[in-house]
Amino acid sequence: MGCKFYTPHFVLLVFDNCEKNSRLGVTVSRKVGNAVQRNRIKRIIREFFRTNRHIYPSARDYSVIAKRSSALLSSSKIHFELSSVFLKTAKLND
RNA sequence: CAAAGAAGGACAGAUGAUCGCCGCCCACUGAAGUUUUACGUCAGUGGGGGGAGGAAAGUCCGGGCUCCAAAGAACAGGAUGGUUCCUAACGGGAACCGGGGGUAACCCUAGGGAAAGUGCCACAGAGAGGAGACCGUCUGCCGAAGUUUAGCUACGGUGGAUAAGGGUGAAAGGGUGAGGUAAGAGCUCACCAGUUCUGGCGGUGACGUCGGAAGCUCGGUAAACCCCAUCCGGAGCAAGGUCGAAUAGGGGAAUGUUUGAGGGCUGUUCGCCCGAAGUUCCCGGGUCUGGCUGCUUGAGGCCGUUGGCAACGACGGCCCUAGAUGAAUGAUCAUCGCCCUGCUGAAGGUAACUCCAGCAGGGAACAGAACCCGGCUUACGGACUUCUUUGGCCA
RNA sequence: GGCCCCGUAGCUCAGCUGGAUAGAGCGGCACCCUCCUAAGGUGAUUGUCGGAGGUUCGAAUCCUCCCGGGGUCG
Repeated sequence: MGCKFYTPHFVLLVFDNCEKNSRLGVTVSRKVGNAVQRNRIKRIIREFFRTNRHIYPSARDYSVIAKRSSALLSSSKIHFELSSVFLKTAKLND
């Protein structure tokens, strides 16, 4: 079963899967903001997932849910928050 | 110089580096397939080229396109509402007319009919629609007082006349003046406003203007019902077409076989069409929110000439400019550019002030195509050009 | 993407069509009752009627445009 991790602006769900690679799911609901803000957050999360493959274990499914307050964050803050929580998942599963 | 008004077009930072996203085209490699020197499909690598907006938004209107039969009629329902024009069409736009606002430039205007009919006009007020006598004004009679005597003045009661004045109200049934009267009144007259009918002139027209006659005056509300004129068939790309995959031939109900069940997705009716034996509905089960297509060349854009006051049209040339679908344009850094504020320096001017250079700090919005167009509305950044009005200062 | 619906007191709703007092229940407040609480009784309070503009003498109500929330589709 999956584990749940919380940060001030995001929720991360982690599951094991039977694929070779990790997969990412992103949920940004309409409460977060308008379409421009939602697309921006999704792009930044995808870029973090792509550029930081070395810090988290593979063969898992990750699902990131953005909370309502995340629309005002800068991209560096999103990277900082996500890297801290992804490193936590790696430690926990070791 | 300040404040303000109008119109207009263009923009929505640029370049480079690194890492990335989505289609298209070309080349190479590999895989499986077939009717095997070939074809397309899939995967990978490399290269080339393209990749959101003025509002893409709200979904408020109008169209194209698709299906409903080939889209027909009547009623219902809905929308619009000065005139002429523009347009594929519009509830959009342009010009003009009438009304209202502003010192002005200019702005606003759902602006047909209240004399076809019905309804409503709370509270207040006497009376809210062919009305009305509360106070008041005038007057007849009775009572009784004063002065003085057939009279006059004031008071009370009762009956009548009266829409001048007060008062109520958003609104009280034309306004001003004169005559008239017991007091008054369109009762009469003059002027003004308005109504109905009508004539001349100007305008395509809304209407304007100059007259005549009648009758004395007719309230408001139609974004109340309604009447009149014009327009509207319904649904929407989750339309529609096509290729599969999967599941099942299940249970229940209704109705019917030529005098025809049922269907053709709008509210009703008519009409029309399909339909020669099964059809329809409900329950249950299953499967991919399946692939392809529709899907981007269109009432397209730019430039020039030309008609028109303008909206817009005509002609000629050039160009092809996103097609995603759990939904593509991003992140970081550097440099330059733009705007604002402050300081310093220089120039011009009598002055208010303008302009240039440098430094520091800050700012750069609203917002993401989803079949495609034309509008409207809303959100929003700072610039630019032209014209105009008012006020101040200097000469 | 298309099509619909709803915003009224702290909460749930009526009033809107047909215009002139903004109301009902629950809640909260004060008082009474009780030794105290609950229950019960009495009283007062609570509203930019989602926002703006318009029509009208007058708008929660009629018209237009926005804002917010919700539903539905093969």
